[in-house]
Amino acid sequence: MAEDKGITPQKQDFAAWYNEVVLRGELADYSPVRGSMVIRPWGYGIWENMQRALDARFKETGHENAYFPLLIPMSFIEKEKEHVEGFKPELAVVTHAGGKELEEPLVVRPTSETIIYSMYAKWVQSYRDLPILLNQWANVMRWELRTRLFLRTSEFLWQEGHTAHATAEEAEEETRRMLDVYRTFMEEWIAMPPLTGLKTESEKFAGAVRSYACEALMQDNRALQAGTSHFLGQNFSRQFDLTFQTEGGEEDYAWNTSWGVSTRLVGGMVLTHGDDRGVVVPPKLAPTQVVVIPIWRTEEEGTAVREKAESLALRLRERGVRVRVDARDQLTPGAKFYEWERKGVPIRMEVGPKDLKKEQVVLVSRVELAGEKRKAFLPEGEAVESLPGRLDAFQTALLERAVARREENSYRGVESIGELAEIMEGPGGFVYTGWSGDPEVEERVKAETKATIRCIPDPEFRSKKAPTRCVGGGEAKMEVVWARAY
RNA sequence: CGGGGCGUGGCGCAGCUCGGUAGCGCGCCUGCUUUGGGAGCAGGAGGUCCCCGGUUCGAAUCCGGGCGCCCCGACCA
Repeated sequence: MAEDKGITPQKQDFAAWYNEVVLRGELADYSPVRGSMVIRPWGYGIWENMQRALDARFKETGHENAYFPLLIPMSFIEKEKEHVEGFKPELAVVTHAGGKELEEPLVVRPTSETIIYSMYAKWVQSYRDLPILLNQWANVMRWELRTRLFLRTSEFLWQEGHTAHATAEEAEEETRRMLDVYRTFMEEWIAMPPLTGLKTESEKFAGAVRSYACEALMQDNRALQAGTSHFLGQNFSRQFDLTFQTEGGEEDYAWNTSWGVSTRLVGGMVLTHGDDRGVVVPPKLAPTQVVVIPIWRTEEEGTAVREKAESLALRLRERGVRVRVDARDQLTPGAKFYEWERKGVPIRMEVGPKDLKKEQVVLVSRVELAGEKRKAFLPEGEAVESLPGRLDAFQTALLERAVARREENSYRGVESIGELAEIMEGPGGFVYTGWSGDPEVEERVKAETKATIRCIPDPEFRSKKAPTRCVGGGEAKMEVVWARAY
C-alpha cells in the first residue's frame, strides 16, 4: 500500500504533481461545475493571510474598501471598445431572471472597471473630489476554455483597486506605487520574488494605456503573471463621463488606474515552494505555523504528553506563533507527520514520553534549510524561545532559495531566435534579449518558440550591458524578458 | 475549438476482449490490541455500474445516441 501514497514527482510530470499537491494538500477541490473549484479551509486560510497583509498595505497607501455589484449591464461592458474585445469571449451572461427574459442581458463581472467608473462619474464634480482611492475584494468570472486549480478557474477571488485622479502624473505614480506594493508583498510574504516591468501592447490589459506586471518564475521555469497594475488614462472616463472641474474652472476627464492580484497567488506559492512531499507554506502565510504532535503509548503517558503539548502551545502563542496541537487518537504519529507535511506546515514539534523525561522536544523543519538538519532535539525552553526566530529564518531561506533559482534560470545577452528557442525547448526560464519594439517580431518569436514577452523590465532588472541587437534582427530599442507563461 | 483519457460503494481502481445477477485496496462503523515516519486482527455497513434507447431469456460487459469531468495544444489574471 505504500506505493500509491506518494505524490507524482515533479520531475516525472509537473502538471500532475501540481494537481496532486493542491488536492492532497487540501488547498482546494474540484466543484461539480467545469473549471470551478472549492477553496478548502487550509487554502482559504492562506488566502486570508494574504488578504490581511495586502489589505493593510492598501489602507496604509490611502485606500478604502467598498463593494460594487456582481452584475453589470451588458451595455456597460460594450462601451470601451478594446475592453469589450478583450473580454467578450469569456463573459458569462444572465439572460433570464424571475422567470422571464431580461430586457437587457446582465454580465457576471469579469472585472469591474465599467460599473465602478460609471459610479465615480456620479460622485465626482470637482477636482476637490479627487483622488478617489477604492479597493474591493470580490469574486469575478471569466469563462476560460482551459482551467487549472488556482491558476486559472472560471470564477476566482481577487481584489481590484480602482482610482481616479486629477492628473496623468498622479495616476501614473499610483500605478507604479501599487505595483511596488505587490512586488514587496510577493517577496516578503510569499517569498516569491517577481520581475517587474511594463507589458507590451499585445500583452496589456484590454482598455489600459499601459500595464505593468509582476512576473514570477515557477519551478518548471515558466513565468506566472502574479499581479498587474494598469494606467488606464482617460479611456474609461471618456466612456462613462467621469469629468471634473479643474482648479482653473475647466472641465476635464479624470485619470484612472486599476490593479489586482488574485487567488492565483496561492497557485504561485505552490509552484514556487512545493516539493515532492507536498505544499510548502511560507511561515507568514501559514494558518498553522507549528503543529505539535504528542506521542504516547499508555493512557497515563497520553495524559501527561497532551498536557505538555498544550502548555508548549500556549507558550508559543504568547510569542505570537500560530500553533495547533494535533492530539487525534485515531492516527499514528507517522500518519500525522505525512499529513502536515503534505499541507506544508513549516515546523513540526514532537513531544513524547522520552522527551518528557529529558524535558526536551523534537523540532522538524518542513524543508532542509541551508546548513541545517531538518530535525533538532532541543531543551523545551530553548525550543520555545527559538521558534519565532526559526520561522523567520525559514521565511528568509525560502526567499533566498527562490531568488537564487530565478537568477540561475535567467539568461542574459541572448541575441537570436535560435538561441532563445533552444533555451525554451531545453530548460526554460527568463531570457533577456534586445527588441526593436516591432509587434511583428514579437509575434514571430512567439510562433517559433512559444515564448512571450513577459515584460520590458524595470531598470533594476536590466542587464548591465544594454543589448544592441534585436532578437529578430536589426537594432534593439529596449531590453525585454521572454518566457513561456502560465 | 482540435487531440487524448476517464466515468463501477466516500476515494483509487479491476471486471468489459469472450454477456450469467459486482469485486479489490484505501477510507468508514464496532471491538480488542496498538501509537517516536502512512498500525494489526476480527466482525460489519455501504453500489440507479454517468444517462437514454436498442439487441438478448439475461447487459457494467455488445450496438446507437447523449452528457459530464480530467489531461495535452490555440486565447487569458
